[in-house]
Formats: sequence, C-alpha cells, structure tokens
Amino acid sequence: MASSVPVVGRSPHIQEKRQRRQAEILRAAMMAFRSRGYHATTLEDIADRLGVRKTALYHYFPDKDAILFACHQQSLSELSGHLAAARRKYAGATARLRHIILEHVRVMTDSGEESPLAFDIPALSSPLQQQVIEARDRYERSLRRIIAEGVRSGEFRPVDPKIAVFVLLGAINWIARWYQPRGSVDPAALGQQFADQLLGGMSCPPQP
Amino acid sequence: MASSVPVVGRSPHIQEKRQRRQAEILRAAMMAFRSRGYHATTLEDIADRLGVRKTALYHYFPDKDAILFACHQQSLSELSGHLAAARRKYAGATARLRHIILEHVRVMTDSGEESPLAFDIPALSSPLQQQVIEARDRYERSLRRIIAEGVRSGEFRPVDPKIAVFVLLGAINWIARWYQPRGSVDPAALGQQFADQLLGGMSCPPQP
DNA sequence: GCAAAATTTGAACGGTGATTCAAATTTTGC
DNA sequence: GCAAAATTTGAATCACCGTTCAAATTTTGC
Repeated sequence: MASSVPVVGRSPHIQEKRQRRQAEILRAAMMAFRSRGYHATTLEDIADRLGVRKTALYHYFPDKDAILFACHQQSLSELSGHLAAARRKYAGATARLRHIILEHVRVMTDSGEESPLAFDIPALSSPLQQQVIEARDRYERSLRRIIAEGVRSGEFRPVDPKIAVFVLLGAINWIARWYQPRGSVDPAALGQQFADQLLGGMSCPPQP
Repeated sequence: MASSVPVVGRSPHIQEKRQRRQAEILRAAMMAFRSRGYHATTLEDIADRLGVRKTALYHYFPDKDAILFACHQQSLSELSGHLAAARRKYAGATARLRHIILEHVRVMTDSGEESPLAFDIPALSSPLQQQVIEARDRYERSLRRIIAEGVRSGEFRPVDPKIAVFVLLGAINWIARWYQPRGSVDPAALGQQFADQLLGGMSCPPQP
C-alpha cells in the first residue's frame, strides 16, 4: 500500500526548498523522457541525473506516473504561455502563428532544457491521461481558431484548420526525434524555415 | 543459451505456410507497436492478436528485437517502393513529392494495416539499429535530392532540403499519433491537404 | 495409418524495475 | 546544542516480461 507523501513543511524556506527539488526532478525527468521515452526511462535514470537514489524521488512524487503527469502539465502550461503572448503582442493570424511556431521550435531545440513533451500521453494512467488530453485539446482548439480566423481574413487560403494544426504540430514535435543540439542545423535558421514553410503552406494556392 | 530457430522446412508448402505466419506476426506486431510503442508492447500483446501463446512467436523469430527489426525493414522497403514508383511515373520534383506524400499518408491512415513504423529506432539493439538507421538515411537523402532538384529547377524556392525533409516527415509521421480510423477526418482529403500544405510551403515566397 | 516434422502449449526461470520500508544522515528552528 | 523534521539510503519485496524448455498437439508427406 503506497504511503502518502509527507505533509509539506510549514516554514516557507522548507517549502521553497521542496519546490526547487520538485522542479529539478521534473527537469531531469523531462530530459530523460525526451531522450528515451517514458517506458524506457527508469526511475534510476532520473535519479542518476540528480545524484541521488531512486527511492528519494518518492519523497516528492507518489509514483512514476505522477512525474510524467507533472511534466505534461508543465509543457502545456508553457505552450499556453506562448499562445497568450501571441495574442497580446500580435494582431493578425499570420503574425500570431509565426510567433507560436518560432517559440515552439525554440523550446524544442533548446539544449537539454525543460521543453514540451511531445509523446507518451498514452503512457499516463487513465484519470491523469484525461486531464492532459483536455489541456492538449484546448491548446489545439486555440490554434485552430487562429487558423480559422486567418482563413476568414484572407491571410490563409481555405484549409481545414483541424488538419492544418496536425501538420503544424507534427512537423514541430518531430524535432524531438531528430534534432541534435550539437548537430549541423542552426536553431535560429531552423525556426525561420519551419515558420516560412508551415505558414507558406497555408497561404499559397495548391500546386497542380 | 538461446536455441537457434529451426531450419526451414524443405517442402514449398511448409515454407509458404511459415512465411504467411511470419507476415501475420509482423502485421500484429506493427499494429501493437504503433498503438503502444515498442517498450509498452509485450509479446503477449502480439500473441493475443494471433490467438496463440507468446512462446509460439519464438518459433518464427529469435527474439523481440528481431520482430521490431523486421517491422522496420518492411516499413522502409514499402517507403522505398513509393520512391521508386515516384521516379518511374513522374518527371518533376513537385509531382514526385506529391505522389510520395499521398502514398505515405495513405499507409499511415490505412485502418490497422501494416504501415510504416515511425518511432522506436532507438529501441533496437545496436547492430540492428545501425542497419535501420542507414536505410532510413538513404530514404531521407533521396527525399532531399528531390527537393534540391526542385530548388534548382525553380519549382521550389531556396529551402534547406535537410530541414524541409524533417518538416515533411514530421508532419506525416505524426499522423500515427492522432489519426483514428473511425474519426471525422476523411483519409483522401487528409492526403490532399497534407500534400497541398507541404508542397505549398516550399513553393511560395515567405510571408512577412 | 503412421512416423517425422512443424507448431503450440504450460511451466518455469532469471532479470528488471516500480515501490515499500526501516534506518541513517542531514537540515532546520528554537 | 539538540530534538524534530526533512531527506536520503540500502535492502528487500513483488509483479511483470522476455526467454527457455520439455511435452503435447497438429500437420505433413509417404
């Protein structure tokens, strides 16, 4: 029977210390999950990156599933932040999407930093999976709305926003599969070309 | 010590029967790997789809790793077939790429049929992994050459073919992550829009 | 019809990895 | 300085899964 996680310490100092540790665990987990996938990553893999034994992780998270869930929450929170920033800073659909694409590509190419998970929602247990799916769906619907607005305003030709979002997210999330931080591809150029290609794909009339 | 796989029967009938069984195993494995990923799929999962016990699989493949390898070989062989057909049937870069995109999307959306694996090359053991990586790299280089030819001929604007291939493959391979055979998306329309967007993204001048 | 070959089975083994637990160590707060 | 709280540790448990094996069953070929 799993023991409950200890009650958080009362003093602010202890609480902050605890939150820092949880953030460290999530950063290590994110990197490990991105590198090898959830199932192929062991708790020992994560603990090694922190210089502790795997049993220490249970002091901060009830189980492995909860670590994955927290990683997803963090990723989706970050992506939603990009969305909000795009709305604040830009008016047109093209400009907003360009910002979102550039930001998303940037975090996918940051070297070893916490960055959005792109896989393994199915690895989550049912109740947690449902929450992450809902948050992901909200993000996708927001992207669809931007694209639909672009179609209405004439910035984009009449594409199906649902399919268009899948094209966009697929291209970007796939970066986790092939991008090497020390590889030959310049991250800034990558972002630019991704944005040009993905936006161009919605702007131009179809080729014969 | 692992026993070797029995020597293949002499009679053609037995050989054909064996090959059919191996194809069935690969089809079941492909579906299971696509659905849950290599690590989360058990041999029992695969065997259940065939109505046998998992130990029966060892009669046809030496181990789980070999099944994954054979799945990859099959996928890459199919993709190479698309490539060869594109060369035979079409002259221009755009037409060839359109064919390849449409075919790749088609197999990604076929309902439960064998279709190219898009993940888990890292799950393979080292010697097998190397072979699959080489085959995948050949496929990618072929795509890059088509794109480079399109840039030279003026069909495409000056994109980096390496990045362009990643955009393309990312968008298409991601289909395995979200596409539901009985979902609301029409497969033919999907292929068309993918082709229009991905080709359009290389043909048009960049948006401001 | 029957021996041989092919195929499948149930049981078992060994290793892995998530998780628990009691003890040890470190940090905190007074 | 010290008790309490927080954190980490090493050992152990348990369940699972890949794999092996001998036996049983089915199919083949004559």
